[in-house]
Amino acid sequence: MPARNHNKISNSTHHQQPLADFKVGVDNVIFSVDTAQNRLLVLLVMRQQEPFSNSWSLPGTLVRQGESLENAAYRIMAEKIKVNNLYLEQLYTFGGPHRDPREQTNSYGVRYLSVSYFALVRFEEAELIADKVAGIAWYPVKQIPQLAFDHHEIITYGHRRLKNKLEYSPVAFDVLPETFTLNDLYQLYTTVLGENFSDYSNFRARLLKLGFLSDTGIKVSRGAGRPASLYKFDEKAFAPFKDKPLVFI
Amino acid sequence: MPARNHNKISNSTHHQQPLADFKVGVDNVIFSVDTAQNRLLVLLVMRQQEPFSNSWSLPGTLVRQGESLENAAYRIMAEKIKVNNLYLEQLYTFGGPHRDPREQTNSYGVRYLSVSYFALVRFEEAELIADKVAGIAWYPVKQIPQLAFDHHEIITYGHRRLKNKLEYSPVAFDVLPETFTLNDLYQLYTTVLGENFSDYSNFRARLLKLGFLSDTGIKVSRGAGRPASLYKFDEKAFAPFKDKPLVFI
DNA sequence: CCAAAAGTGTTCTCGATACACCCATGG
DNA sequence: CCATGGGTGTATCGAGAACACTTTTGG
Repeated sequence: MPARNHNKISNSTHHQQPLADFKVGVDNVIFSVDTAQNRLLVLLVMRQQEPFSNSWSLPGTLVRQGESLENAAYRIMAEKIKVNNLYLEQLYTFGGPHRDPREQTNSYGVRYLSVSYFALVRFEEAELIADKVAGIAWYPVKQIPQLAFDHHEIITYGHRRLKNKLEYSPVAFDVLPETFTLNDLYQLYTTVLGENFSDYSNFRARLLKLGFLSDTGIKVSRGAGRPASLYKFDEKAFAPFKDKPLVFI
Repeated sequence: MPARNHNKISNSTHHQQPLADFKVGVDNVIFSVDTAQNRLLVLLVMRQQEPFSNSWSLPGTLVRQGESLENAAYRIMAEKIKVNNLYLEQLYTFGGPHRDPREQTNSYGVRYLSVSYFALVRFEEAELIADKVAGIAWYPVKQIPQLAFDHHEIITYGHRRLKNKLEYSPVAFDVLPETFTLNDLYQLYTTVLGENFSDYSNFRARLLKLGFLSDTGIKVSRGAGRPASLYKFDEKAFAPFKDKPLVFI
């Protein structure tokens, strides 16, 4: 979406075109990680209305009077899913004309603009809210079906952002249980970033050296093998790293 | 285009608030670097209308019928400034209710939302378009006056983005002359990132090793001292670095 | 000749990578 | 006792920081 070297900018000092009227939609790219199956998932809903009725799409809504963009994004979450922890941030705004088929029917009418948000939730605790008619499901990012509008593009954009966030900020801890093993953390990273982002023992060493993971001393056994220590994310110890780039990976 | 898919499950349960109607504004944070004086500059314009008449503000406009967000951003550029090269990308969308005083006068009326764009232009070639009444000027980022709306916040956000862009991508070359000395490049970096981001000789060594700067062989003298080589940015040689993070700094 | 700017080289440290190896548990 | 997963240690390589040094110009 960046534009490089646009050499010609057409000057338009001619008389004023009328302003466009907008409805503003918010669409959420909601990710979760199924660590058991090592899959990165996106939440999709089945549209019940035109346009694109019976297509899968991102959960979205139109912004209401008195409602902020962010609140609209939270409202979507609340309507689709029950979670205790989540990470949410704005992604990008898509707003060219004629991207919504509804605009063509009444060509001088209202425009539709979409502000997309990106969210990360904990898969194990996320409870989908299925009403009687509407379909709602987690889809592996590798197997996204045809989507309404340009939602595929939005997911691609969101996925890129998720990878960056994971590498540069401690979002992972917003989405892990209070205590977790280093392997849980490692699985999360490999699932999102791909198999070959780092060796486990190096990952482990790097993170422990940083000093914001505290060992609770509690051990958990998962089948065979040596029991693993449960760790906690220590917010205070992390403080010095805030705003500093490149903490992870 | 995006989707206002309101799947309203909530339709039956909650009573539906009316949707908000929006005008959509685009505001540009336009940066340039005055290498002669080592200053990072932002373009500001004096507002001629209410609200915030006679306040400095970011150059902006309202989106017209049939116009894309990006085109609106380019139109602002064209109205305020003449340049041959620029870098432009979307920044963030600010859209809380009541961020624009116009909303309060007619409280159930239209909302104002701002999609901000971030631009970088070449200071030496940028020609400001001053119409008879409107004030327009470059301000050093260190000396921004009181601004209309939440424009100060937008600039802060844009400045952060600019720093990241410089570090991780070759925006600098969009804004340097076709050929430039390594010192020109270095000055640009120090001005934006701060004095202590790197030693000159290390900066130089790192960049040359990457191999996408080609020496034209031409030398330029600037007063006393050994003449400097003019370099070119070699787009083809840069290709392998595309999408790879962390190329610079 | 000398100051100033451009450009080169050297040393040191630290982090990333790739492993090999030890430890504790369940079956 | 051995397979399995958890955890520790070590050798190597290269990138980055600091800084001394050389080269080429103008005055």
